[in-house]
Amino acid sequence: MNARSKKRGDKREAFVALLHTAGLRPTQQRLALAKWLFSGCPKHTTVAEARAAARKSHTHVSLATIYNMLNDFSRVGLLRPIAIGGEHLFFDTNTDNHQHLFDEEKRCLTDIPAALARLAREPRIPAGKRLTRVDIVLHVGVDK
Amino acid sequence: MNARSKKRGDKREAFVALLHTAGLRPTQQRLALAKWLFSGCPKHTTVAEARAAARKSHTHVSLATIYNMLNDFSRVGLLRPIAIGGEHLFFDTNTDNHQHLFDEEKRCLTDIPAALARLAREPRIPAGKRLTRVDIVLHVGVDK
DNA sequence: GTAACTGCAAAACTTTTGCAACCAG
DNA sequence: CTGGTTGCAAAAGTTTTGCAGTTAC
Repeated sequence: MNARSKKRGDKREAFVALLHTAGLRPTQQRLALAKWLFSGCPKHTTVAEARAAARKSHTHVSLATIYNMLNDFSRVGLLRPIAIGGEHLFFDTNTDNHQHLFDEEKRCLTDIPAALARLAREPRIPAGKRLTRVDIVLHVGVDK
Repeated sequence: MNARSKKRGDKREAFVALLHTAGLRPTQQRLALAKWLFSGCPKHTTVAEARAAARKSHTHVSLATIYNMLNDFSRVGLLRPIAIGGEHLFFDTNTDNHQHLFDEEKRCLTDIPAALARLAREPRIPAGKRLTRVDIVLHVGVDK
């Protein structure tokens, strides 16, 4: 299991560090998921998609573990769960402050920088409460 | 269509008319649901809540019919489905343009008039698409 | 070693469907 | 009548759980 391959050793180390910092033990399955999630462009993934990705990789991952991992990653702040309409949950690899554009035709999400989708005014919050997040989703359909 | 002003039947007639206008046959179950949904203050309900309400009324309604009705009502525009985070679907009796405040502690929704939660600027939409809806959810938690 | 994690399958839920019986028009 | 609706139960789908075996440290 611990063949010291020099090829992608440093990259692997980065993911090990990422998981370690998040307080998650860097297991094979978690490493494979983290690698897929956090390499390349940011993703808005689903359970099904993560499972498909796991299958394409060599690492065997059971469905229960997909759920465990996505939930664990979300809990420690590596992912951000987003529900759109009645659709299933997406998991966003971008946990920064930003908003979303949802294409109703393709049923896919795109990021919108927070600066481009701001509220016109500071919202009034009930006494004893504090604003924990502002979720903005722009739904777009085919132009007719 | 023929909303006759009679003291008693007035209210029932209104719901019959409501359903009829929406293109839904005003059955007992649908009338009972419509009455509960659209009497009194606007609601953000769930399948479970609608079922509980049905049980408290005299009208027998099966679970499948709850689903059918909520989906049918949504399809014809009497309700508006809203998904918050990973939570289950809410059905909003207010289909006007407005936004929401979600209390993460009580897990309940409150309406925010559209005028009080507007975007600071007109969003840029990809070519060939048009903006179909803007969903804004302010999440609030306990102040600490 | 041992505590955390995974795989597997079963359980717990949620939502949809098929069809006989029912009811509004 | 007659076709849309409902109730029931079963199916389909999703997410969680329990536990033996495995793995990271």
